[in-house]
Amino acid sequence: MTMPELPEVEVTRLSFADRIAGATILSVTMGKPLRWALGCAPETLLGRQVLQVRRRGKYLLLDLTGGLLLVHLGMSGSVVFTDHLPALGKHDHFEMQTSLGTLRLNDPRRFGAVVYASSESDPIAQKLLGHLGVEPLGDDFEFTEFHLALKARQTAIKQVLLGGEIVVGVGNIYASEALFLAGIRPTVRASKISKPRALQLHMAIRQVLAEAVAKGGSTLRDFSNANGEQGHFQLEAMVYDRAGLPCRRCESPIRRIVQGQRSTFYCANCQKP
DNA sequence: CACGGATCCTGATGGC
DNA sequence: TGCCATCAGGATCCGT
Repeated sequence: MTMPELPEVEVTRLSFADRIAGATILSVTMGKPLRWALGCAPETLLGRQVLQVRRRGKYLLLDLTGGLLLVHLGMSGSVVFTDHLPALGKHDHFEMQTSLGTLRLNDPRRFGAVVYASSESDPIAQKLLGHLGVEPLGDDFEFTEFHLALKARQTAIKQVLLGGEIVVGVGNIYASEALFLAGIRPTVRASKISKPRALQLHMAIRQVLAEAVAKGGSTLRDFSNANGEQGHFQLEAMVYDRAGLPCRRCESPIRRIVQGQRSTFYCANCQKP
């Protein structure tokens, strides 16, 4: 299964944004219900143009004439945009034929969603996007502000990163990876992190995400972009999914713990409490 | 009100 | 075509 985090979503966006820009929507087909309803009659979309594709956190935003589509890949979703597609499969739950190709969302677990909003100020868009933290790869991700925000949180730093209210896009894989790079134990209370260590973390988050984007996204098993090309971050994970294996830096066994019902991986020697 | 837990879904995996 | 329990997880919702 794929676990799309920010890099996977960005890689997906880059793989079709230029090709779909300017396309006119010709038909819309829905499969089984996704996490949220589309929020409009499919016919509402016909005849509209796809102006551009942006990304906010883990959402793809397809700007249309007179509205936008928010596309989320959940944890098992993938998007393809191409001319020649086989008949709809059992896990294809959204398809949009356009004048420039067909966009299709395949999502076995249906945690993903395609939601229509009339604008970004539309209540549904506000509900999904309004609370999101800053973009980690943008200029808004400033260290001073980051450190200040950490100071206010009493939860374990891993949980705070996953929460997405301070900085978006850091999911379960990259949270473990970034904390390893920063040498910080995932269980440390965010408020207890010193300024120098917060700076390490700030840099680590940017580094690990930028590197994953550059390399085409991570692949646990089957992530591929909208052209069907696979990523290869998995070959380079320092701690994620390496429980019991020797740390790549010091050879101590990597530990696995559960935080918020999710696996966390860390090196007890390299990452200090 | 900040925090922690439950919840949605289905395929892969492993034990027997 | 063996069966069954467990696990994976993004993000919202809800209870404390």
